[in-house]
Amino acid sequence: MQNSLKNIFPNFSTELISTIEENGSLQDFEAGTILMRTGQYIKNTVLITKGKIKIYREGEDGGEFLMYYLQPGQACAISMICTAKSEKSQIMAKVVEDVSVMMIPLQMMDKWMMEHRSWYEFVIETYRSRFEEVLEVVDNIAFRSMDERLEFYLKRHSDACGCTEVKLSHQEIATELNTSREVISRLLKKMEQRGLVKLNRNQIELLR
Amino acid sequence: MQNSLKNIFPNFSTELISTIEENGSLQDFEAGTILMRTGQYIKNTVLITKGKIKIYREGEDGGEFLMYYLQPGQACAISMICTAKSEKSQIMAKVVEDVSVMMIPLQMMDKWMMEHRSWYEFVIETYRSRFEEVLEVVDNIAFRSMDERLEFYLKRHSDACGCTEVKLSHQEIATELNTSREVISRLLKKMEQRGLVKLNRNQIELLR
DNA sequence: AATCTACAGTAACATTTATCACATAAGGAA
DNA sequence: TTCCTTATGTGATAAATGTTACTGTAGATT
Repeated sequence: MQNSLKNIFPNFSTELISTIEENGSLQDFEAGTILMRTGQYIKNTVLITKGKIKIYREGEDGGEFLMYYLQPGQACAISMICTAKSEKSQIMAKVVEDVSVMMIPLQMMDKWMMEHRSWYEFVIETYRSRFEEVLEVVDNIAFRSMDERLEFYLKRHSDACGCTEVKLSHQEIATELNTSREVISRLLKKMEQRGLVKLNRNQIELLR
Repeated sequence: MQNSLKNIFPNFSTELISTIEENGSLQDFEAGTILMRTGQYIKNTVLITKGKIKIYREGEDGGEFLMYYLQPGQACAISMICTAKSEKSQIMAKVVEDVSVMMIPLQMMDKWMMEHRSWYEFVIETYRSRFEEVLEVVDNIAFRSMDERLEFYLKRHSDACGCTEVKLSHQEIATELNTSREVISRLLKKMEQRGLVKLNRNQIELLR
């Protein structure tokens, strides 16, 4: 195939690519699918080859706090961390743009660490980058106020989708920041007055 | 030695223990020492054999937000994650109870992953448990209010020191929760009224 | 003892965020 | 069109947290 694993994971060795193709199973999921729920047992390591996934931390009261995005070429760190023990997932993963994912049985995860240097490096780098991302999340909620967090949220969304239009309702944004719709509406209005965004129904246009 | 590495890291193989003793250097640091600063380059993987360390995330304004404790038998995940690349530290580590740490050159980290199964498992388990701990931190600041966070803070402190007296000033607690001293004083007073603690100068006694 | 300093208590007020109530508007369905 | 549902705007108010200012007090220092 043209859009092959090798293009999406350029650092993987040729042998590793073959091994993945032999042992993994490529599956498609539509936007909206919950790929993994909090508390579920993890049976596969997940590599994203197409589309986008959002990773959430769920609160007891049903809150869905957005942690970060997963994109093609990346892997779910949680699904790697919960290795042989088949631990429970601490997070919820939702497809936000139709995805193709390579599902790799967990026992391969460990095996390949020893056999494929490029897999080892990928896993370590995945740990590192996800850990850093979570630390950035901590920064945001520990040190910043809601208006700054909202700006960060919008910027990240725009980076992820590669566009300047955010097609989300105020309610959806509020849920992902664990606040209320009114707060988001008001803060967005202030941002519009400052010339940072243009507000339309179900769409926020980023101006700078 | 009696209080040997083998006792502190019971899952390490005998060969691994010898290798660590050959390549690592055991160093002592007094309470109060900053073992690692945000932005510093990491040159060693750190194993704790005695004492206690607190890991903080630093804010731009000088805030010191407490993430978690490190205790004997544990390792600094950040110092493992920043492998060969010798990345900058994203955290600050402060000794809170005189420690002995085994400093292991970063290149060993990678090497041993291939050569020692018990090292590999220790590293993976370190990633997993630290990741989970950070996720719990996110929970706390994303979903809980300051009074609940304070109770959690006190409980964690008491777990870490194995005692029911918290010998910290209100100001120190406030700094680690990134709030102000007055807020902590108020909340502690309310907790005292609810019969949860007894307040003394420089000491908070946990009653339940 | 007199003084100093860090810590703690607390009132008053400001600010931020949450909640409630309701109005209006946009877009789809009938 | 008219009706209906969902999204948004906004005022009023409450609650939580942050800030300022001042008091008292315990313990150390002189």
